[in-house]
Amino acid sequence: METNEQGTRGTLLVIDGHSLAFRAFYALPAENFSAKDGQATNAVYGFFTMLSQVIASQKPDLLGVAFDVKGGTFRNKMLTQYKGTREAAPEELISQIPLIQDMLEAFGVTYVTKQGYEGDDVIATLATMGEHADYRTYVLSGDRDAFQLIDDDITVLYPGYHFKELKAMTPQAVEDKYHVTPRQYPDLAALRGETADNIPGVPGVGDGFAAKWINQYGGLDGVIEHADEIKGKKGDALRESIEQIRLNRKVNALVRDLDLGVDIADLTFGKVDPAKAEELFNQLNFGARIRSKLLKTFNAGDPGQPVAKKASDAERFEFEGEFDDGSFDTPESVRVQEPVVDEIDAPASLEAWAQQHCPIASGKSISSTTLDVVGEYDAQSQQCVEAVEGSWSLFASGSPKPGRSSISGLALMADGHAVVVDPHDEQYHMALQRILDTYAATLSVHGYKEHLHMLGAVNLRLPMVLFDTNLAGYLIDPDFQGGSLQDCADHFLHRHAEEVTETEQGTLDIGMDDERAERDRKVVRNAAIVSLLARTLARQLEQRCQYSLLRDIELPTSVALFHMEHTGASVDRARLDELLEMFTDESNRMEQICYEAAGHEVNLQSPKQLGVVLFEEMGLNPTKKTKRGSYSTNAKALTTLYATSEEGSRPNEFLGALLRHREVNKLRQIVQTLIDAINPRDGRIHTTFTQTVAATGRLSSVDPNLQNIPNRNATGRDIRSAFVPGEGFADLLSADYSQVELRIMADLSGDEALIKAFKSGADFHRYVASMVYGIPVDEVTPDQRNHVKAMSYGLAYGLSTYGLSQQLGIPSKEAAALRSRYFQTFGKVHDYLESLVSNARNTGYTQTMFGRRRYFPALTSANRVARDAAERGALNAPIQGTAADIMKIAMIRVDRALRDGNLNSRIVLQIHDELVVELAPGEEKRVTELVRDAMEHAVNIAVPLDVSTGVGSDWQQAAH
DNA sequence: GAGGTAACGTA
DNA sequence: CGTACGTTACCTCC
Repeated sequence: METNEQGTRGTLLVIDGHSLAFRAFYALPAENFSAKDGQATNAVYGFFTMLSQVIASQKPDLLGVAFDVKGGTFRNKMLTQYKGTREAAPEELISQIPLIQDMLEAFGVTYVTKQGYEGDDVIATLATMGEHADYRTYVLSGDRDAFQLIDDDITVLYPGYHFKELKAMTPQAVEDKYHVTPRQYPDLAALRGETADNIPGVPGVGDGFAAKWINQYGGLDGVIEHADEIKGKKGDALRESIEQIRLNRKVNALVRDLDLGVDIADLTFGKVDPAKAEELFNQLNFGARIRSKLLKTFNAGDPGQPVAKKASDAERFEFEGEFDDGSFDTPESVRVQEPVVDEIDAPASLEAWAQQHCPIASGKSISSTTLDVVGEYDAQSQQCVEAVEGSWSLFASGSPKPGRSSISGLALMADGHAVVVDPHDEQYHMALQRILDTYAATLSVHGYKEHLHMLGAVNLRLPMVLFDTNLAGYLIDPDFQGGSLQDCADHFLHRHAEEVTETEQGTLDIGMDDERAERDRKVVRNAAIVSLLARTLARQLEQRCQYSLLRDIELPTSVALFHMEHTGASVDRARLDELLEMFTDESNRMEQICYEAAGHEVNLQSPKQLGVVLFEEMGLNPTKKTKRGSYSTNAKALTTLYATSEEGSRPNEFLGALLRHREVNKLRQIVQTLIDAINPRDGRIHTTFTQTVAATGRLSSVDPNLQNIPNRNATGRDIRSAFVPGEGFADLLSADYSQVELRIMADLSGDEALIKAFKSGADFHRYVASMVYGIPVDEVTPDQRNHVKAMSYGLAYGLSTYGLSQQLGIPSKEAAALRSRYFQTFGKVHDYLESLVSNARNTGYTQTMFGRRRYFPALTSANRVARDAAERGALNAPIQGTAADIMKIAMIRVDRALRDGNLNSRIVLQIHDELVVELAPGEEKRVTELVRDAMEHAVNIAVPLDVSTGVGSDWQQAAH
């Protein structure tokens, strides 16, 4: 068997050259892509962008590209109208094919044609060659004729509406979609016909009937044989089409044994001819960006050419002394342990396997501790390396999307042994559940929350685990983006993991043993990688005394988030529809006013086109400078223009309507995404809270983002009225922290004046203003309160006096005076903020109250802009991060208290400092108190945490 | 088709 | 020349 250096089977990628070139040509406007001589280059450009992407993601060992060749094929002789309606490819495309082929040659990629045959036959032959040489073969083609090639070793990558979404067509995927085997697919195609190729099928017969007949009679021959038995119009039509069908079937059979004059060994690639590539790049007018992208991709295909270490990585190691840049050494020789894969043939043997291999938590287990009191960061409780060393791992593949999660594969690995369990085979569920209940406390996974969703799809519960490599990686380097196991293994182990290719998995088919074996091998391998990664990351966590962050904050937060995501937020569909109509109407009206004022139509959503109207046609003076070429047309710039334009003038009308259009169109868009996000199964919106994205420790919300629902002005706030309690629930409770970040600053700085301000119980900003200006509280003017409030909030962002003056519309001098007075009053706050930056400069990182770190290598950068930005980040991270830690603790407490108290109310949303709870009937009083208590006492600091709550029949009503 | 940018919503 | 996010729509690429 052919293997690569990782001990896995080699892969061959076969490309349908014409299909890719066609797609590229029609996707990209030809007028935007041309060489100096006028030669169109859009297809060349698109072809290589897409090919580059597929190579980067598939990482094939071998590559072959097939093309059609001029002149008829044997098919035309059989079927004269073959491809008759297909419009001849335009000259603009035809002329680019040789350029594509030249480029492939320059990149050292083999392309193949065969006179008298089609590209499809070449593809079929190449794929068959790959199969015989025992390569895992992928065929990239948008032509469904290729489906007949699919078997355990050959997969067709079929582009979807977006090219990027390649669907891996396996035997199972074909059966799920067409209800016939890949081998039978040409039979189905013959009956159905193929309009694109001008091949008529049986009139009135589509995929459904064709599949039904094929399954009934075993194949096309059987269908023809029993044609007399088929009743009705479709039977008549079938009988009349027999000759056509026979012909169709002959024509759509691909030739798999052509003599192509190439050997499998010729399909290696990656030896780029730099001179030839350079010449072609110049000829085609290709710019620097596409050049380097392509050179990188195609050079990477050469195993002899090591990928250069990134410059940024090199820079990170320049620092010396105490400065810790967050990087760490990993032995170059780390290897994934290849486990012994044990065969399981019954639930009892699965349980026996677990008893033999899975570790039982020791008496002094450090997992699943409850978080009763977290006030002090307990550096002593760090003992995770040993536990993780002895842990086992589990890896599930599937989709963790809340509300529509699924699971496709499952592997367990313990003690050097692995088993694969079909998660859809219900006879194993009881045994699996017992194993999870018994051994979760010693388990490592990658993505606990995601596993809760995937296992939950088949009603399996996963109790609190020992370790999560995704969360651990995030704690070690929160700036690292990329949550997949692959990314983490690359980043933390400097090696490549393997992903299980996602396909829509239905029930597993017996008789597809090899296909299943391939997928099984991947889940097993991933479980092994989790195991290795856990050991590496546990050492890092312990070194940094961060294990309690994982155990007491992040892992329990995952549980609370899982509950929230699973529950979803209930919305009033009718209300959303009503809002959508309102916003759409007004948006359209404003648009018309704009067109009239401008004298012509203009795309109001194009800053570029707006710039032309405003600054050229109307001759307005651009107020805001430009970042990159064009003049700014953002709301601030437009408002300034509006204010200075003559009332009633055309520009004035245009600007007024444009501003309103911006506002209302944005709201329309927000409402539309909410409507689109409603889950048809339960009518609720299930967001995903990402726990490992925000570098400060905050959560974020995606698909859709429910953390940016408008709240600042009345029009937008109305959208909140569409968030309502669901069926069987009475009201919504909203509970939010007041000025958490300032309170944290007061506590951490120990500033007596600020602490006193908070303890006073008076209007905080008014009180602070009175202290800053040295006047009685009741003499503070609204302006003074406002200025001081802006100053207070700006503190944690590293706001400059310039920024403050801009925000308040006051001279810089006044802003500077305010700042100086402020810091005179709250001297320790000033010192504290300074210390945050200087500590970070010394140690390389900042730390929250609970030990969450963030690294700032740019603090020592020679680039002033980068350095200043890092300083502001270092100022903000521990404050924003501590607030995030506190909210996480509060959420854990609320979620647990609700469950422990047998209450039906549940958290549905978190918006950084606010929780939204769906109140069950009769629970309002108890739950309000419970939530308030959990939030107020999440942590014990020198300043009381203040929580304000409100209850109402929708989110807007619950505001307080 | 893919990637970057401008704009704008939240805390 | 204020931190942290996510989404949409437009534009460029040659």
